[in-house]
Amino acid sequence: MPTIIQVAAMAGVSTATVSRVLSHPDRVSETTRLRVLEVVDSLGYKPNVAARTLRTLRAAKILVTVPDISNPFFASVIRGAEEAARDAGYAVVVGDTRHDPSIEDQYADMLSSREVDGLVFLGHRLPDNLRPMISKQGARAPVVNGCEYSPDIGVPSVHIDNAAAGCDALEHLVRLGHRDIGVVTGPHVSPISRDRLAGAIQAAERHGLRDRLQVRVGDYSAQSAAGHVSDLIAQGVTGLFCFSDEMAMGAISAIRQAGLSCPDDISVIGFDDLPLARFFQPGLTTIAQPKGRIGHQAVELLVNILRGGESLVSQITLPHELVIRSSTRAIG
Amino acid sequence: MPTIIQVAAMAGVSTATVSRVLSHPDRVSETTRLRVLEVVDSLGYKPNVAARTLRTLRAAKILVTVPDISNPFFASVIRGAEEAARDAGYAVVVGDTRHDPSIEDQYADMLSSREVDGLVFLGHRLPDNLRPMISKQGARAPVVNGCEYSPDIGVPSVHIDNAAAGCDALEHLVRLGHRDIGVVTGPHVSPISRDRLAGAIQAAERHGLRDRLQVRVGDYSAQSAAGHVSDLIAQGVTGLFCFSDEMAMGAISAIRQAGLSCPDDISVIGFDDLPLARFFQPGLTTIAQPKGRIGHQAVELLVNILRGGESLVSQITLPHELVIRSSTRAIG
DNA sequence: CGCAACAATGTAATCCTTTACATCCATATT
DNA sequence: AATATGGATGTAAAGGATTACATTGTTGCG
Repeated sequence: MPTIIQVAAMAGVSTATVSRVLSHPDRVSETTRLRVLEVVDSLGYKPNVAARTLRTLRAAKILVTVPDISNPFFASVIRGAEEAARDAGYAVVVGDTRHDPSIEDQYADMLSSREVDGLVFLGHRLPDNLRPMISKQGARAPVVNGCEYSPDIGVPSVHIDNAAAGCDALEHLVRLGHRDIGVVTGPHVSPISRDRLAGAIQAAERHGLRDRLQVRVGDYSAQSAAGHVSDLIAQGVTGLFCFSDEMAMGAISAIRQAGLSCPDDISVIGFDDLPLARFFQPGLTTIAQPKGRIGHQAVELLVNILRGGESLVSQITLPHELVIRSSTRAIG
Repeated sequence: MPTIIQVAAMAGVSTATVSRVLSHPDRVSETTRLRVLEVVDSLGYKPNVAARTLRTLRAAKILVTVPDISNPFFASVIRGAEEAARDAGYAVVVGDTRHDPSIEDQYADMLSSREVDGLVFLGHRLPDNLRPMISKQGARAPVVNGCEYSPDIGVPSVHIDNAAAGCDALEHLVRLGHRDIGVVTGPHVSPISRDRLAGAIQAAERHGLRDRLQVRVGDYSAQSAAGHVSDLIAQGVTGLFCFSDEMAMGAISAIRQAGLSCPDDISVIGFDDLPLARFFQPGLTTIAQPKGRIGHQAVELLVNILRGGESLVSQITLPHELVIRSSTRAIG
């Protein structure tokens, strides 16, 4: 592997000039620039990134951690993040934490060891070993939270208004005439799940349906929702609001297995608007999140911090949208 | 940020000793080890990875590129890769190339610049700028191909026997009595698509159905398959083999929109066995690929190369499996 | 014609860690 | 008691790029 020294020797210039040709072309005369570039090409020289990082204190890499990479929702967020990162000259390191705090910590260490310049974490838990950094550097710490958001951890974040979204979903079911409504939430530790539930409860109260609301706890997986279905059917539920499309699909599958039909017997509304939601049968009514934009903006926020930007915008709320397809229908 | 020098000074030892405490604890006396570790803790010292990489020529990072990260199939492969990487002491950098050769090249450069130690690429195209490296280093080049596989590019790879799988799928439809069978392939440039098609055609020939086989080209996306459905219906097809579950779902959705039913009128078989396949309605009959294992083994192969292992196993074929659910049915 | 100003390039320090080699000291061996 | 052995630690040289500062050479102006 050629080094800058060999390039310099072969081009008959100093290493400084070679470096300048590559990073500040305008500070070098055209003739030498061309000559150097020719040597660079012929040798196939590529600067050693470790050496550069060591010298410049910049790894040009951003870490994005997700609790579950096989969740299509996160895949879309990552894609947005990756795009924004590439535009800003950063590569993305993806960490799949599998909801495991020790793996989260492991990845967070990459920040402390300067393997990456910043972190976007898509989950609700701020890794413990980042606490000191956050409390020391405050909003200038290169850490951004995506999707979820916890006001208490003091980290900028990008998300939708989950309470409003929860409210919208429930309102939609009520508007269709449903009175006995079931809700399958995410885990209680998830702030966005709590927000959605709060929104849903508030809407239910507004219509005097608080007492008839059947709330069950899921974990965003299809299985977890399917498991609650027979119980909810027994309770006479006609409308069901699941906090993820996967759970909605699981629930619909279970409804069918119970010999009932969605939407004829039970209307189901999901959350996220996964790419497959429209191809599911029945087409899934759902709350669409701007997945790509969430990732995109989270990275932009982070890059801003890394550039020492003063912005200090700490919370970005993006719009959600109720997408009505055929898994919900007026009662009767 | 503390450096090793400060730790050394504060612990009253040389930097060499600190380094040894962290990387070769057994070569240091217990008393000094404890003393150093105490200082490391109190200062929150984390070795600078760039400096270490520069010195050791090891980035401890593996690059995995995918043509489309929002494809759940790849997400599962990545997860397997990530797991194997972490076990071997590597982090995974994920690159989403969006089928764009220039982005592929961009990521491949990370190998040349030693930002990463190795590359697993999940696609069929070997980035151009890797050619020289491959032809120079041959099988010792730290590059592995996952899922797809091109015998000509001379890179070790991990995949299933796609021809056999294509054959299995078609045999299944024939066994159910279907005679007019449609196939929606992937792009022609994709070797795995060609293999599956070859397998399917071979099976059709065996049953004297070659001429009745209706072949259409898709791009693995739901939309692309949906677009072919009305035409295939017009051709009187009763069985449809799609080269991805997403296409199968798109096709089923289109079949329904055309007023027909799957599986009553048309049986559909997919490929991949995505996590959602069993929750789809009807439950998707499909060829299951060992997604996680593919990623896992690809990384293991790569790590083996990185460790200078002599293995030189160049092609690993993993087993696939026909999973029968309810989207296929005997003709009737 | 002489000097200021500036453009182009070179010199060498620096980023932080790892590790080959040197040194020291204590224990074991004869 | 003298020496060999080996364990613990220190010294200092990489590793490859960037960049402040120094130097050289040109151009322009009075």
